[in-house]
Amino acid sequence: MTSKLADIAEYTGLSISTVSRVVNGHTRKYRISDKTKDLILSAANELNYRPNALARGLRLKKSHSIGLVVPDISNPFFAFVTRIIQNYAHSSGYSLIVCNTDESIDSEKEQIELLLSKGVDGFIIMPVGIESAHIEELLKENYPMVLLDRCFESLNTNSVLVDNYMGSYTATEHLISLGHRDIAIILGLKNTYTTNERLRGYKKALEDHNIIVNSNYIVGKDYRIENGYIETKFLLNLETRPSAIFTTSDLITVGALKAIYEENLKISEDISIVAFDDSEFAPFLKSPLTAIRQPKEIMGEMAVKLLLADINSNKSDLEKSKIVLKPKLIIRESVSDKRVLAVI
Amino acid sequence: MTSKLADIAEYTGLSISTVSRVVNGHTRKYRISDKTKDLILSAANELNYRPNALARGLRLKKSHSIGLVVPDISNPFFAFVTRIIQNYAHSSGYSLIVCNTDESIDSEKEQIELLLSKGVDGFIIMPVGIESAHIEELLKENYPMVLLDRCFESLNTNSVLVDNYMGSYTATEHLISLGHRDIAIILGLKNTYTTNERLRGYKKALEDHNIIVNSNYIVGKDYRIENGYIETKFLLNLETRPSAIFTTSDLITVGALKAIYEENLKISEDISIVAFDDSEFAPFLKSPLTAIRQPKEIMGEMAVKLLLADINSNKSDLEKSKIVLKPKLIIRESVSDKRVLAVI
DNA sequence: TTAATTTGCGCAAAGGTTTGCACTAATATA
DNA sequence: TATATTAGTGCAAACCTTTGCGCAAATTAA
Repeated sequence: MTSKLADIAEYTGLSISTVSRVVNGHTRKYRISDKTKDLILSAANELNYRPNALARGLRLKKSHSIGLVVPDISNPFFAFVTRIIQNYAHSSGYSLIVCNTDESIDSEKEQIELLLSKGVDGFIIMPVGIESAHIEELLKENYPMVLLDRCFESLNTNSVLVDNYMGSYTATEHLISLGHRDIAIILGLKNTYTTNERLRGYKKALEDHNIIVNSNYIVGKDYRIENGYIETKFLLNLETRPSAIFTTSDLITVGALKAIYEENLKISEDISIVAFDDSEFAPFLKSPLTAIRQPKEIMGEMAVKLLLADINSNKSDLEKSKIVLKPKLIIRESVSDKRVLAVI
Repeated sequence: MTSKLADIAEYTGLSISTVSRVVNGHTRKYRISDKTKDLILSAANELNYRPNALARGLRLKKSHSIGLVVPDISNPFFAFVTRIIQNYAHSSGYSLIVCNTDESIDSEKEQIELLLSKGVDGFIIMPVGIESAHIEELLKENYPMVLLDRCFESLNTNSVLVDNYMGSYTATEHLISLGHRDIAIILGLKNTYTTNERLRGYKKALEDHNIIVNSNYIVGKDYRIENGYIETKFLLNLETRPSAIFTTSDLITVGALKAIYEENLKISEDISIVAFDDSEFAPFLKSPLTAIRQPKEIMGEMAVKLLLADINSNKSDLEKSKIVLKPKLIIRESVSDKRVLAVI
């Protein structure tokens, strides 16, 4: 059976105050004698004392837990980042309350409200992104928070991001450099910062190489496998089929692969692919995937580091950090070199 | 700014008790007049009232959160199950505190202790499995709990499992049926229920077909990619190389693939593979993977359902449910048919 | 020996909720 | 008219901690 401070106090004949101070290691500050300290400590051990975090949190207005809100924890990218965050948070003395929004803005609002109720000391949010009022609220109340992977242009928040524009530009330019001109992009959730940036990079790369952007080639509306599948089907059945597709997430890629093989096409030979997000499986696919790799470890660690700094700062200093990480193009074999054909 | 019951009481001129009863919907039971109710509700709205879950939890001895302890949340299998659990728990009014143990038994003990401190109403644990005393403790104290994916033979707990023995037997027999006789297995964490069961299924299948088990072919010690890589390297360099490898987890499989391609071998042609755990990417691999698929959705949902039942039961009834789900063999192309060669 | 200081610890309030019990005013019953 | 019910609220304790302040005993200084 677990006991409380009062039990130890009774057992040792000392007061609750003294017991509290000892179990919290404040013996120096309050000048508790070594004798008393040892007595209490062994009693605590004997009686199997376990602090009640609820009571402590109530009194201290500090719960030592942080709220993580993530769009889809089964997405490999988010799953990995979550693990990093959990590890790092734990080793800093914080627990993680994990909330999955399934990319629903209503769910996001509700979950944040819930986390607020639970008295989390701060938030790491990978927002859905189509609405920001509730986030702004948090900001106004000075809740420690960092936005991860996605942010809002209009909001001055702590955030750690990947340079989506550059990643997208690089991927697109890679295709162009290999002779592709009919390049499609399958986007994730509409009207979000991330999607906008990725689209911007794609368009800019095309423009910089004097390729006219074809609006038929810009498709997609969310990050699920189905979206990748449907849009790829659509693209493959266009009268002028693109020679390359840029899939902007892990799961979209899976859907695209499914559609491509269903149509009995060969990757690279018949259709080229570049993916945003590099999977563990990418090197071993039928056609090893050329992909944009995001620095996941760093993203997770950085987010926690920033959040802890925010939690431990006094609220008055308004310095927010916006950290932008560089993604990296990993070249494998899913893109054909069309220049060769031209030359020969 | 968020307010508390006392603020609403002051604002409306009513007592804290009444406010509490109204915001909790106990107006019938306590016969609060509609007038009072409306007054309080609109005041609550106006003052932006948010219940303090810490205080409530303290008073009620109920936190409406459940502790999830998982070995590695970045493993696709666990990530997926976690998502299901989170969704289902949330829709039942519970939050999830997620703890990652990285397969460390010490971490597991520590995290459980932490969750106990936080006053979780119950546990869903995917235990490391090499030690059970701390779990037994929980059981003795009648904490609501369900073990997921892995259990202990010696402990009578709620648990939802996959029939590892059968999955393993099926996989092995599939290989045998296609003419393989030199079959290796790469196991996960040693001395755990899951590993023991998988090994047992493997051995039994061999024995049932009069194939002598070769201890050189039984390798592996944990679930990481590195383990898969190292052990596969080892197997491939044996003087009598196995013709097939049974990899017992997603991540082990990734490691195995890496090793195989590094040795410039072709899957199926040079070496066959069957995997435990079916990945989204499995169909699109260079050699589409024949795999044992676990019913992940059901596992997650069932675990929550069992836990909630346990939480809501009175502690005296000791009925524990042990639910064993059947895995399924998904045949693709990573196994060669050696019978054909023999016949021709 | 007396006064001043230090040592070692306890009192009690505070943090926000919930709920059994009691209390007042209004209404119904006799 | 006097009494019993009922409707509608409030009091205060309890959940478990933490911590500013204060107090007695022990020690030191004068």
